[in-house]
Amino acid sequence: MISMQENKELQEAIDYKDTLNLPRTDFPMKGDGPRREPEIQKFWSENKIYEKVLEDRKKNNIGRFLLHDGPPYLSSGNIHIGTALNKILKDIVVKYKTLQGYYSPYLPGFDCHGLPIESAISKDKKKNDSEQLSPLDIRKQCTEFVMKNRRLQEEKFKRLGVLGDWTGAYMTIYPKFEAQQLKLFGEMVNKGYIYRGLKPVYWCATCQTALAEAEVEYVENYKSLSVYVAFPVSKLSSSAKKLEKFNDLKVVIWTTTPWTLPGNMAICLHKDFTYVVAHSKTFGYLLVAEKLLSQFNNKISEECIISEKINGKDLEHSICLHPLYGRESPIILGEHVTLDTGTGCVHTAPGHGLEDFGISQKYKLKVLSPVTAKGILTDDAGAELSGLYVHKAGNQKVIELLQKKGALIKEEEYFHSYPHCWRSKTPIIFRATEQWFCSVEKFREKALKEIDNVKWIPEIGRNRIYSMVESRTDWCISRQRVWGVPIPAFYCKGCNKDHLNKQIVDHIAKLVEVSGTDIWWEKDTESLLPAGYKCQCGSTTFQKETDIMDVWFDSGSTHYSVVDQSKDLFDKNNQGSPSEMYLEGSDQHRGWFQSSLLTSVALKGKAPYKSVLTHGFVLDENGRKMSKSLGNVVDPEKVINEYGADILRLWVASTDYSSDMKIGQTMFKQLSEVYRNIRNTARFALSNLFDFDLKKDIVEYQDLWNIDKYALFCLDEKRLAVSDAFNKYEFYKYYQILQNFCALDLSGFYFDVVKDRLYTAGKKSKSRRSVQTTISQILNFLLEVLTPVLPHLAEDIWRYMPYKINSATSVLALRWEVKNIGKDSHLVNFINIRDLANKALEIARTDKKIGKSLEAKLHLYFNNDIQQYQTMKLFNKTELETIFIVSQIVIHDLNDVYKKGNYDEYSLISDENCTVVVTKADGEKCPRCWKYSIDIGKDHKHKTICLPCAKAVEGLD
RNA sequence: GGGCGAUUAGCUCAGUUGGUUAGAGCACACGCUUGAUAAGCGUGGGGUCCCGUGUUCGAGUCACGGAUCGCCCA
Repeated sequence: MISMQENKELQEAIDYKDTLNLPRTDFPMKGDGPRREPEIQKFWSENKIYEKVLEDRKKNNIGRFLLHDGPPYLSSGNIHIGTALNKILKDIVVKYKTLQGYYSPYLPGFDCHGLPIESAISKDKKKNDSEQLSPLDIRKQCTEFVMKNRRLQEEKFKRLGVLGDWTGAYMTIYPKFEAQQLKLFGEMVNKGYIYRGLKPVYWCATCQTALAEAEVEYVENYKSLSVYVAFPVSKLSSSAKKLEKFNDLKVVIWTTTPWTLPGNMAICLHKDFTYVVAHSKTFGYLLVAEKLLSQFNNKISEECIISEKINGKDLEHSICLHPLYGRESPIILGEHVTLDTGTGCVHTAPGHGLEDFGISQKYKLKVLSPVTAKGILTDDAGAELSGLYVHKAGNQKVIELLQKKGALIKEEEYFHSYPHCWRSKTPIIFRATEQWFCSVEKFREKALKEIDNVKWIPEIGRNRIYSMVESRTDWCISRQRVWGVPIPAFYCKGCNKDHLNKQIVDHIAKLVEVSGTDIWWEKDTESLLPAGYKCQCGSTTFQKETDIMDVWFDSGSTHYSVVDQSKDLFDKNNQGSPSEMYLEGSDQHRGWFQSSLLTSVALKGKAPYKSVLTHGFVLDENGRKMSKSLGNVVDPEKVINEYGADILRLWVASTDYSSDMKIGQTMFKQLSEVYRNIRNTARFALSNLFDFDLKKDIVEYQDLWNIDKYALFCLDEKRLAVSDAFNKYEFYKYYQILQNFCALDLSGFYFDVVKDRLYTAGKKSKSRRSVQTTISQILNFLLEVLTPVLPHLAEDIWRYMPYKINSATSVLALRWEVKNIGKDSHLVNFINIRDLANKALEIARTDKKIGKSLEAKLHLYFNNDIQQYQTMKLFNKTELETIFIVSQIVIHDLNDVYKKGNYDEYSLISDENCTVVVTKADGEKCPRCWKYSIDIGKDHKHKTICLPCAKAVEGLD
């Protein structure tokens, strides 16, 4: 039973609760991204927010910032987490630059040609029917495949919150694009950068076609015939003169493909290996690597005697003679020589192997490949070998001839894994064919110089691409495929001369611009040529090239075929490329960054980008590569369905992309917590501004409470730090700052301290408006910094704003403004005193002396830190009480020293500077503000509440 | 096999030119609050700074070697 009196008091407390200014908002605590984000995105697209903001920035900007989109590959309709990361990073940059006031359009693109797509189609076909598809059939199916994937990918990118000109997005199969690509190619032809040369490829003699790496299967335990062959030395280099004493010295090579010996052009040694001259009773003086000699002895069942040693590098430029033809075969040096098997002297046939080809370019060796498309040796291999199939009779005959010449040291069967054609299942051969190359040599120096004019983020990217460009050989742009842009060359049927020149290319480009590249396969050769075109030999009949361009040439041309052509969109000053930024994964140092650089330097003499930002790869939670077989693949779609796009975007911002990044459930749970804290911090701000009018209620800086000035001072620091992080693209720093700001500065301190003032002070009182003024600044800041990374959250907040900052319909139209908030630098950090006080209060709480800190009174003694004492003195008493959230506080004079027993203390704690004593708060608990006070009942009208509350209720404070 | 990079708390990150006892937030544990309430506050536990050797009075930091992971290449 409660008494009448108690009942009356209870009723009064309830009545007084109605006089409080408790927070009000409909802004939901939960983001519910999976459900609500699509709705926000619909709002953006229906109201053409991207277009409108861009239009505004076009008229009124602080400069252009063009982030040119590298086109993702359309081999699938799904997107990887890595692609999602890439798009989100781009979107963060574009949104940030736009907020700053840059004209920053984003035109997405899609990469459509290339082998993986063509393979996907052929594989699919292979299952259904075995009939050969015509090039046009394949191209038609590829087109459908690509268009479907584009639609799917586009939807997924949009769902990430990525805004841009999706309807205008470029595709590398658009006739307009292909035509421009061809024009760029034509310019390179015109400058003499494109030439025809030989290069070895995987070749299937059964299908009579070149194979890509992906079309090759390795068969284990394939039986080859391996041979040890002696090459007589005819001339020693000057550094190898000490070997002159050995008559009849021979270098011994080992190979598992005897049929490639007719193509031998050199013998490759390793510069760091030691070689020995070993004497064999049967074969005389032989040169082999020291570490392989015992193995070699076993093979020939003999103990050769070491007569001399020499370093590999000293043998460079010595000359051997080919045992079959007697032609010169020089000794060269290469890093690919190993000591696993053989002799450490590697038979080098540039026409029959990629490694051999690479090293032969360095030594400018001739490429010889005397093998037909059917795998038959030609006359160039000599009369005795001509007409033989390489894998069978060819091999046998070569061995037989070597035997005859006395060059065969040993022959044996050798089992190893050997590449086979995935379709015919027959062993492949390496065969050099005529292909088109871009001579990087001719503009390498310029390209290297340009690399140093680009800002690489992180800086290490510069070294990566520099060393690649520095050491790269000429760019083979031919592909023996049909899904791509044709190389528009012709061959005279009369004299077999090749025709590739600007006139032809420009002509084809015009045709392609109207009809697309299908026209190359649709029309007969003569109708593709300019009218009246003739060969010098007088012939007018030609054959058209069947090779297409390397797909890297497609995307590598976008600086010209997209950026330069879209002057209306990209640049009102007609400056076209270079773009301000390219942003891709670090694998693109070899890919897009390089192909773009090469074509741009070739065409324009300058890099296509001013800055290049690269990010690492996404790994699973344990730092492992994601793979289907490990079952550790993180699907961005699933993440979005479970957590929403903002969480994924927050992950992107939270992690340091300069190296590899980890992702997994632990992180998503953590990110959700951080998101929740940020969201609720914003919610607190919104809910306490429900009656705040930015125009009428704002309090001048000099009239703010000290603690509010302090909050603005912190805010200013955060603003600087966040800008710095964004400008350096260090988003993980932004994330740390944001998180600390929301959790520590706001939630943990300022909002906590300011709560009682907001709720209990008079509704229109200066003290409450002072907080609201400060919180509105904080909320504006949050809106600005949240927008690039968490646009859905920012838009959500924008909708629930109790006042309008401007008339914009979307938060995305905001501009970051340079704020001019006054600073009170004399407000030094007093947080450590508060920490000490909290510890003291916690002791009292653990001892069950207090619950709420308002039940306590604090006594502060300063021993020797005068500065802290003076800081405390800057605040008035009421303000100090709110800062420590206690009912009373006493700052003792500097010469006062606490003596135990001075009060009936609950707890006590000291550090070297300060002693905090906690005692029971004086007076009674005010039922309205819950603060303890000795002046309850002193107001004649409101007898049950404290004086400040009485004033507040009457609106007199 | 070669080139480049990464490695600090369960997770994400700080850690100045080498200089006290390596710091934050989140997570975790315990407590408080019930006027931010499917929220909020406080306190606390938690580290072989990947390993080893060296330089130095002193190393998370510098040098060398190695491990694991990743990217590119062969």
